[in-house]
Amino acid sequence: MTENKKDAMSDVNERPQQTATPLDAITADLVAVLVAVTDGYPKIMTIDHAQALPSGPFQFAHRSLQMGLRAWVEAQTGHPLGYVEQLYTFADRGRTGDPDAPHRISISYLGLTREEGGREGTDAQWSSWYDYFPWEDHRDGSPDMLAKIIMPRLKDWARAAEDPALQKARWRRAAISFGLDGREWNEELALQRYELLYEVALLPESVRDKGGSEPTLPGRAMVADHRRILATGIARLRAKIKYRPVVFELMPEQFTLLELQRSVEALAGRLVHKQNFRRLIEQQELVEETGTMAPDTIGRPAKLFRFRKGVLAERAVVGTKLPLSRS
Amino acid sequence: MTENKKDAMSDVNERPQQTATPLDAITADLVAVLVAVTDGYPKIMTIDHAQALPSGPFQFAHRSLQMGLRAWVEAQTGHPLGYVEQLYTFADRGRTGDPDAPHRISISYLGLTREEGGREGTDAQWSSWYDYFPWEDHRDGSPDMLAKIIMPRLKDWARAAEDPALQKARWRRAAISFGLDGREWNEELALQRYELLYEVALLPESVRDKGGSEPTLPGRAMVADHRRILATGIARLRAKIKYRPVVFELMPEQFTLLELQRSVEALAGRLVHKQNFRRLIEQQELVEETGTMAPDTIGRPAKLFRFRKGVLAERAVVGTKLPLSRS
DNA sequence: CCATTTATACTCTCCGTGAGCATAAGATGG
DNA sequence: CCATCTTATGCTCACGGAGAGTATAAATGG
Repeated sequence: MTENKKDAMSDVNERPQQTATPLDAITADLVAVLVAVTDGYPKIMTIDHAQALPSGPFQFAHRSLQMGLRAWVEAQTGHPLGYVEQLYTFADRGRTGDPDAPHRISISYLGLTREEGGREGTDAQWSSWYDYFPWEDHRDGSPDMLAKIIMPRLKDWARAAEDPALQKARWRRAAISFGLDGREWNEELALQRYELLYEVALLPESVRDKGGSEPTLPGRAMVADHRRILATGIARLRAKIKYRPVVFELMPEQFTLLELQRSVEALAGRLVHKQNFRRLIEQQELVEETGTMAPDTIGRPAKLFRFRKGVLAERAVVGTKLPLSRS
Repeated sequence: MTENKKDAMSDVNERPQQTATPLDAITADLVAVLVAVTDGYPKIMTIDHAQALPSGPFQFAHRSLQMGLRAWVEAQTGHPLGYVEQLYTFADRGRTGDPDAPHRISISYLGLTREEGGREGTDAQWSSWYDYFPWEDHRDGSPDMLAKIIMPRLKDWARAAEDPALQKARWRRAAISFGLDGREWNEELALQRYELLYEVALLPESVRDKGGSEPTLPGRAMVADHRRILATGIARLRAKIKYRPVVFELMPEQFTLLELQRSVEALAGRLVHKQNFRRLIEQQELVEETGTMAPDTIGRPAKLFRFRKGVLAERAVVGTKLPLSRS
């Protein structure tokens, strides 16, 4: 076996262009979408006046990608990194604001924690992710800007195509992404929506990267392609909370079922049927009562819960389900 | 806005260690898990005597990661790359067979195509993925090796832990991954199973990377961490066929429903309830009749189908469902 | 005592899904 | 022509999950 492998390895090296030349050396940035939920809002950790995600180059000293990421996040924000999962690796040129940039890839991760006491001296801060994606919060109904600004401009864009078939395809795509034309809003399509808006040049980034000067949408932009990475994280997390018990990582030690529900709603950007939510949580045996009641409540006091120990072990396999209501 | 961004950018550069030094330059390999289904088997494209996946370094000339990948795959195998999606980015040292290796990351992709006429002169060939993962094919029932070899050795491993709690946790993990102790086999856990076997040192790779000399399992190994990447691809594809219509990419222009079913079964490594399968396929309007019948059939002749045009456009959003039977 | 707010318990209905039965439409061999 | 084999196709049934609504309990502040 060992011989075979050696064989194969040397074969590989014999392939003329297979070996990387110094020219092909690149730098890889590690980027973190670090999420917490506080006061009913999904927050992300930002640096540089809330315009960038924690990030830094993957260095020789780092033993692994994750270790490197942890090092950077802790250095820049003082916040420890808990649960982490890889998101995506980006490398398209032209998304950095500089079209002639050399190869630089971004390996992005999603991290989940609890917001803790801020650190002084750093420029790190938590910001609601809806500051960057105001059209993504549907908890109080569809945001006005959707119908008033986004939809008309998408319509213009669709109509601007010459080919009628292309017009149709464009509108179709817009309608699916944004739940127009009577279609349902799908909170998991956050990335598709962002990409569409970028293409249609409704975002400051579009203008930065590709020129043009159309008025852009409300919603904060970020450095390089960080807002795209954030959108990727949001989409991933919204999908994941539905089939894997990851909300845990975002909750305090003890919590009421309503608090848990509010966290889920904050992430999903839409409301949940309360009774069904509780039914699901209970029948999946994800939580157990602590025996105490929540203090300082209005209305009937709520039991406090904690997550069952076993759940963490099963995380890789067990599913969670969430009753996202339609209305 | 532009000013703000400049601000932020220079801020970033002022952070002392933020800038990458030449030392931090790395090389990135692009690796493809290129899948086709032929003769009832899921095949992957391999090179180097079926011991490596098509791959090569991301070079300065490549305009994007995907373009680079396409270039390498076509150069090495002569086979064009169709549908492609990113899998994962690996970078752990110690998985390459050389513990002192410098930083080298692998950005892996899953590609789907149809097997076409082989090219001469290359070392490229299609191999069934079950050559590498014989324990993953459950179409004729659970493979013998599972009960006869894997299960006892996992039991030994669990018992080898000192702490009784750890023993339990180990066995639990093994049982979940492999569907032991009356649990159900879950075909999507291909990666977890591979990782477990690697940890337990039942694979040639384990021995290569970490020493030891226990007898290893049947099943072909690969160069570096390519078998792990393959496992990642299998797991991803098995999960994806259930909620997204990607089987298309693997089918010929026209096909019978049974052929479609056989392809799905080949990928999933388990059987499907025929009538329910057809019901699902039809009610989702993924296919349409061509009007012709399949030639050269045994038994009652089957209608030929093709995929509906629209489906490709909707691929990003529409779901597919598959009735994987339990028995 | 009443209005308000939240917690909880049930119920009802619809539909997706697993599973099995039955029948149709060809081929083949006696 | 019939029996049999093989695959295609149609239909029914039962169970369980999920969405949605109703009703009741337990606290607080006027």
